Amino acid sequence: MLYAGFMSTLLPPFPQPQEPVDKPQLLEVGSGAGEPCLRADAARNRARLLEAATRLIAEHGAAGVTMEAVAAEAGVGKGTVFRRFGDRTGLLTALLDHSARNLQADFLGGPPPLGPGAPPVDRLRAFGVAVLYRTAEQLDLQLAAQPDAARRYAHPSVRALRTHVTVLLRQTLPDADCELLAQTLMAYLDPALINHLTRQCGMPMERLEKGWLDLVDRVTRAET
Amino acid sequence: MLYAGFMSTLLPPFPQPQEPVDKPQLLEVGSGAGEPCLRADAARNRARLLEAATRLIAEHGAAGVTMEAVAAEAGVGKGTVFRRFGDRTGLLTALLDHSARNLQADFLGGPPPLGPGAPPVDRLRAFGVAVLYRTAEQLDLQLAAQPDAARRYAHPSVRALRTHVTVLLRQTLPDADCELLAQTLMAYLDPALINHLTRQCGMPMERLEKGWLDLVDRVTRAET
DNA sequence: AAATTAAACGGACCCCGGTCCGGATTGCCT
DNA sequence: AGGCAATCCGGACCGGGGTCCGTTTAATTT
Repeated sequence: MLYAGFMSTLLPPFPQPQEPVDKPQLLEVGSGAGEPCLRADAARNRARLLEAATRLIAEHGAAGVTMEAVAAEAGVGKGTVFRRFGDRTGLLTALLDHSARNLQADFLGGPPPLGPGAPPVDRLRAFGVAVLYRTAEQLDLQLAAQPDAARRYAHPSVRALRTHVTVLLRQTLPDADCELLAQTLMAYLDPALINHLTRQCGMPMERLEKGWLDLVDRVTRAET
Repeated sequence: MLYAGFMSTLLPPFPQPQEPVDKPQLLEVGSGAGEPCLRADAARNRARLLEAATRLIAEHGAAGVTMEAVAAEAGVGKGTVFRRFGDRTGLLTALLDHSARNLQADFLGGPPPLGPGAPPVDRLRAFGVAVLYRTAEQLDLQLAAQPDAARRYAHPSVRALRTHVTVLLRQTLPDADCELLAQTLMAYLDPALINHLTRQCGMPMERLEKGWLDLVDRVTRAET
């Protein structure tokens, strides 16, 4: 129910993929022309599939989202699911796309401290906290949507967040290897880690939050 | 060929699991009694399976290590593979166990700066570098052996390394949340990240190494 | 040595992710 | 309207991970 009911509104303005898959094109937001626009039946089926997946998650959890089940629930063939979303990860990612775009909009153009206007370090702090809680909310889905080891760090949505962190870092530490530091910071926000710490180790979110602020402090601290 | 030829020597003194799987019991090394000791046929088959897997990796890469293929190559039934190693991850982990034990022996009892005797921060630096290069050597296997998102951070071998980092950190930063900091440091050494940075981004190992040293500096730096 | 029991074996079986391709639709163009 | 090409659909098909259970075999006991 966390993700329920947002699909119904986003079909018309929610075209997407072309060749094999529809990648969540974070970053190029305002576009308006670059996208191929699906055929009518394809768009209809896409919407049905997302709704079906949402329903299945609500009923049986993320584990119940089997490609066949989604296809059946949506009343389409299995091949259609794969044509549209590429693979299971793609489908699950599409389910998260809505919230991902919101987050991105917030830190790209929203009010400070998350958005522009605040000092970079403050934005960094706010960013981490925002991601932390967003992830905790959708933990099961985020976990299930995680690609295999070889693609995890190359995944577009992760790259988008990391790029933002890199930019903020560079404004604070112009001489450091901000790409590596950004990877480190992002690693702290890995859904799998958050899952481990909260559910398997029983840490409260407040501790994770403090941990993030402390980490940002340490990483951005001037040399002694 | 990286991992070839070490199994032949470790069958007799390489007992292991009991119930469903054989977990790599890092940490409790000297034991000598705690282990159930396999039945003769089971031990023989275990050895055969590890050899078979090694052979398959050499020929077809880690992707070629299919449970059925290993079973066939070893001349046993598929069920036997699962009984012995639990799942694919377990089998692949067993293949890495040898090197994991070596590393652990080195930082628990080897010469400084990796082993005891050097200042904690120096040990930390050496530890990261050692893990970095060990991982790079076995990258394909390490990648393939990575468990799914829900178990990645709970995996015994990862825990063992992390515990060590936690201890070293605590000696340096008695008042910090060393568990979280250890997670952060370990995340930098994630095989999937190393794979991404070296193969997908084309970074040289020297840069990763510098990055580790820098990270340790920042994390362990006194407050300003 | 025979009997007993716990453990190991093996392969048939199930499920699911992913592929493929002949056939049906859609959107465009005349 | 009618025709055409591009796109999409759907379900049969494949391969691999993981499970199950009747059978076999190793260790132990008498």
